[in-house]
Amino acid sequence: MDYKQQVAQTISSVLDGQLSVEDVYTKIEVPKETKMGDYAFPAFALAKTMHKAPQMIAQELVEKIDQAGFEKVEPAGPYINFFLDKKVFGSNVIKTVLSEKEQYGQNEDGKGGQVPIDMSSPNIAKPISMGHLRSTVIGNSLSLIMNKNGYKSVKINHLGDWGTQFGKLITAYKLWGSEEEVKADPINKLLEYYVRFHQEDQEKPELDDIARDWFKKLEDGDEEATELWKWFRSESLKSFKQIYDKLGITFDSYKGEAFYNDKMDEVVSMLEDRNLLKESRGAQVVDLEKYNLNPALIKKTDGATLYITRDLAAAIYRYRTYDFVQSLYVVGAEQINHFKQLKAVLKEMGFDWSDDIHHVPFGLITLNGKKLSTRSGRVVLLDEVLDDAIKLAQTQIDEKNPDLKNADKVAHQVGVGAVIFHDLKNERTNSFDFNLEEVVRFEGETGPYVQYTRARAESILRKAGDASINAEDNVISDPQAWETLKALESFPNVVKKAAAQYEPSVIAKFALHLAKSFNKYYANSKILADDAEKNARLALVQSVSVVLKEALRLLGVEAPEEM
RNA sequence: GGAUCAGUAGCUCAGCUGGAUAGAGCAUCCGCCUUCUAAGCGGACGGUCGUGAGUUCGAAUCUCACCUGAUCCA
Repeated sequence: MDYKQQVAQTISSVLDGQLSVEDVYTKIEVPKETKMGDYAFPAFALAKTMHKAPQMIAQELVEKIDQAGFEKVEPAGPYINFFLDKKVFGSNVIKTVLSEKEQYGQNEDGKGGQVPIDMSSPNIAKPISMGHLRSTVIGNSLSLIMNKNGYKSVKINHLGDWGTQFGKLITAYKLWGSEEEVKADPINKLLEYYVRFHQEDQEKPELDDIARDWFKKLEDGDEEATELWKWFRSESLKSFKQIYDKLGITFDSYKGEAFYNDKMDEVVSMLEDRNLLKESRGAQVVDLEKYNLNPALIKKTDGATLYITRDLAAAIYRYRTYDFVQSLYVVGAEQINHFKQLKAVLKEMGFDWSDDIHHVPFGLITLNGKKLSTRSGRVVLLDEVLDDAIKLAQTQIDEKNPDLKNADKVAHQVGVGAVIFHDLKNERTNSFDFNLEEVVRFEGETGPYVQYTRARAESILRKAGDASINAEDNVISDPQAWETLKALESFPNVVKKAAAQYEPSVIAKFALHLAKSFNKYYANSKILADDAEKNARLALVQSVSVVLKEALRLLGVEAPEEM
């Protein structure tokens, strides 16, 4: 039931056709305070055509309005405030939530269309830092949100598994490495070799020549080079997977950069066929002046292809493979230009589906205001942050709920939940300076706050025993419950908004709002009191629990039953 | 130099397509566990919404200029 629509119709019907229902609908707003009603129509818009003061218009319209179906409709200065019938509204929401359960909020807007999501994409032989967390966690949440909207997501981990650095890595490994070392601690050892290479090549530039040779061999399919490359890749992947397990995130594809090695020639010839390549300073470029962009560099002077060529191949491959309705790239905001170029080149190639490609940028994580960089030693390892958070959750449990069953599991859920939620609660494009204390905070607007709220709701339901809760005709007269009921009702729209904006934070904000309103209710009302409305209150508690759990799920955060 | 994004309370951020006295969390101070988990609830303190113009009945929100910061640019 769309209550806003009901309000719009009511107003429009007394306007003698001055504004259509749609026009009214767009003007209706939600007052800041509950006491000003649930919806409000500002009469300013009519002041000009009616040649009257908006206050008077509001007054007059209210007199004409049929108040049936509303608790009340009243003028307030230049506004007409609508108060919904709380009993009907509340009873409807609870009934809907309890009958649909975790399906509540599901819609079929996506009609089953496939949506590949390029996400996480760490570099082989390098540790996963906090920077990768963003892409991983935002991508994962978007995938869940898209599915909730009827799309079919495909999570693609576009690994950084190709490039000249592998020549260096092989060189370094052969000089200083050992199989045992790598097996024991793949990422750290491989990183160590790589760093050492860069230190030593300052003194011995001949190392660069060796590295170049090795990369050439790798490109030519040399057996030893290929074996080493495969091995580095699989060892790295193993340790990446440990982190993904911790986060509870899986992928549908691990096709990385290397996968497109044999698919770039086709791209170049497609560009040639369409006469898009131009010579510029010895390189082959696609001119993008009409898009107000710098030219896209396809081939360098030495014939080597570039990043964008590979991404073109990947975009085309994904279109052919998935016939996508949207193709998302969860990649940092610093690559905005790159993706503009990518889309523009595809457009020039005549692919109208380039409009369905969306770069979903996110802000930078900095450390003391500076960009993270492995070389300068400014790294924040994701694995360590997660472990710190889990440890802290453990001590909190020891302190606050020492008898808790499955304490280890809960500590994991809470710790990891805090880190994920922290990353998702603000608008994607905001940058933030890393601060461990803040990331693993459990009080205030945090993941654990939402989890705790739901755990308390579950606790009440347990205490209520197995008295089965009736989903029908639940009238709650307690005004304290109103905010919570309204929040529950808004969830389906929140799910749509999150998908339309590619914004997990919309869900996170909703979860906080629902939790906050419920905590207020919880603090002021005795839910288990034995009276006529007990079933209704329990039904509300159960609805809150269902929706909070579902909201957390959409963020990729687990919801412990107890904590 | 060009492009993009950002500038709201001490700190971190909300503020929907412009609308009713600018909202949260953290921090600080003060209350509330013989009622269902105090990881909670309530209260106090705290802001010339970067600056200056413009559009409008009405601007934190839209336009322009400037200042500051970040990022990108064979």
